[in-house]
Amino acid sequence: MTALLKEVGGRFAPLRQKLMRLGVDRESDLNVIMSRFRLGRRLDRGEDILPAGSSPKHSTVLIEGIACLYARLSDGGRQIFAFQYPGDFCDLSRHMLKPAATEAAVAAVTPCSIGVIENAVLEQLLTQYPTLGMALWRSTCLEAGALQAKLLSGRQTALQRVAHLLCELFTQQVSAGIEDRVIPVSQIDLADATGLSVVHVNRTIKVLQVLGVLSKAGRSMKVVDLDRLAGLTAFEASYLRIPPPQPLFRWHVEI
Amino acid sequence: MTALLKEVGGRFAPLRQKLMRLGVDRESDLNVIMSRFRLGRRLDRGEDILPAGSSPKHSTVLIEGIACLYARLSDGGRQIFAFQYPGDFCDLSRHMLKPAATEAAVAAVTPCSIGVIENAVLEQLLTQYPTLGMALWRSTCLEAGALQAKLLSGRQTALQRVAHLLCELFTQQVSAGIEDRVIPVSQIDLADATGLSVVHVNRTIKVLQVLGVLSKAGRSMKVVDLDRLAGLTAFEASYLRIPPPQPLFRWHVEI
DNA sequence: CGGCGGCTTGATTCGAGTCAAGAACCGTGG
DNA sequence: CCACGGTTCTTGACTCGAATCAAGCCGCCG
Repeated sequence: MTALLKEVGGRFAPLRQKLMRLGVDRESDLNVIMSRFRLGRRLDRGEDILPAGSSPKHSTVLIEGIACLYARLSDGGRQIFAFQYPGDFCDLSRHMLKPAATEAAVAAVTPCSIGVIENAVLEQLLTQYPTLGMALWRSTCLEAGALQAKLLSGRQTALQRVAHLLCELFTQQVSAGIEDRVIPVSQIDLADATGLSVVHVNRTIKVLQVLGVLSKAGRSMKVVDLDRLAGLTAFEASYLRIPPPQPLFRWHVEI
Repeated sequence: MTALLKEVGGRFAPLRQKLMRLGVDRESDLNVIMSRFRLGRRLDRGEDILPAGSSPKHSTVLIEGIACLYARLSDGGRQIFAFQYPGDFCDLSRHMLKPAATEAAVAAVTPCSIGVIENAVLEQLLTQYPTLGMALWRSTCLEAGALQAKLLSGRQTALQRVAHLLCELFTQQVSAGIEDRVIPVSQIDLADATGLSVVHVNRTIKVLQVLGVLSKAGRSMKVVDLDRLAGLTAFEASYLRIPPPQPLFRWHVEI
C-alpha cells in the first residue's frame, strides 16, 4: 500500500508542487489532499478532457501533457483562453459556478493523462483545510491575471502576440519542470490562441526564425533566444506565478 | 449607534446584495461582515481608486458609481478589462497575490464612493466565515468568466464588439439595481474597453442609432432595444451572474 | 462667453484575413 | 520498406476592416 501511495505520489508530483507554490505548505495536509486523487483516463491529442457544458461529478487535474481551455466561436472557430500544464486544475470555475457559466471546454493539445477527485471529497477537503481553498482561489486569481495579459497582448502586432504566447508557453513549461526548449504546439493551436489566422501565424514564425529567435524542430519550433523573444513584446512573466521564495502571508491570523 | 449602523447598512446595500447572490446566505454572518467595512473617500471621474502597483493595507469595495479595471499599454494606450458596479470588489486578486502580480489599476469612470476593509480584518473574517471565502472566490471565477467573454468578443466585428460591451454594461447596471437605460460611459472608455479606436467606436455607435437600437441621451447613449442589441452579438448574459434562484450547493458537507 | 474635452466626419493607409494551391510530414497498412 | 492519405505547414495574390491623420463641431463648466 505504501508502494501504491509512492507510485501515485510520483505521478502526482506536479500537483503537489503546484499546491505548494500556491501556499499549501504543511506536509501532512498535502499528503491527505493528494491521497484523495485517483488517476483518470489517458487522452489522445485533440480529445476533449472536459466537453463544453458538461458538469461531471468530479474535478480534474492535468497530470501529463499539455491541455487547453477553449471556447467555440459562433462561426465554428476556436478561441483558446489558456494552456494548461501538469499540476493545473482544468475546471475549477466549473466547480465553483455550478451551472457551467461559461461554455468553455478543455482539450488535450498533446497526449495527456489526468487525475480526478470527487466533488464531494473536494468540498470536504475545502472545509477541512482552509489553506487548500485559499490556494485554489489564488490559482483562480492567477488564471484571471493570465487572461488579462492575453487581452493586453491582443492589442499588439501579430509578431508581438506570437512572441508573447511563446514566452508564456515556455515559462509555463519550465515552471512545470519540463526542460525542453521545444514548444510542442501546432501552428493551428497558436493561431487559435492568438486570434490570428494560421497563415499569418506561419508568416510570423518565419520572421522569428529569420530573427534567430526560433528554430525549427521537426514540425514544431524551438526557442533559441528567450531574452530576445521576451524583448520583442515586453513580456513580464510575473503574472504567471506566485513568488515561491517567501511563501506569502499566514492565513491563520493571530488575533 | 444603531442609527449609524443603519446608515451604513443603507449605503452598503449593494455589497450586501452581492454577497448574498454569491452565497453568503446567513443573515447573522452578513451583518458581522458588513459591520467591518467603513466608508472610504469619494472620487471624481477619472481619478485612480487603486493606482497600478500599489498594495494598500486595506481592500476596496465600490459603493457608488462605475469604476473600471485597466492597464496601460506600452504605447500609452489603455486597456479596460472590466467595468465595476456598486457591490463589486475592486482588487481581490491584489489581495490574494501579494506582490501585485498584474500591473492593473482601478479608476473611477463616473464619480464614485468606496468602502474599505482592513486586510487583517478581512483575513480574520475569511478564517471565521468560510462561506465568505467561497463567495469571494466565486466572484473571482465570475470575473475570469467575464474576461473570457471579452476575449471571445474580441474576435467579432466592431459592431458586435460594441454591442456586446453595451449589453454587458446594461446587464451589470440592472443587476446592480440601477434602472436607468442610459449608459453613462464615454466613447473613449468604450474604445479602451473594446480595443477599437475612438473614431471607429463613434462610427459604430452611429450605426447602432440608425438601426434603432440606441438613442442619444445628452452626451451618452440610451439602450432602446436590448433584445436586438443582444441579437447582434449572440450575447449570453449567463456568465455575469450566479443564478440567484437556487442559492447553490451547501459548503458544509454533511459527512 | 470662452475654452477644453469629447464627439463627428472625411480621406488615406496598412495590417491581417481570405482564397487558393502546392509541399512537407506522419502514421498506417500492405 | 515503401506507397498512400490526411493533416499541417508554406507561399503568393488579393481584399477589406479598422487605424490613423486631420479638421471642424458641440456642449458643458468655470
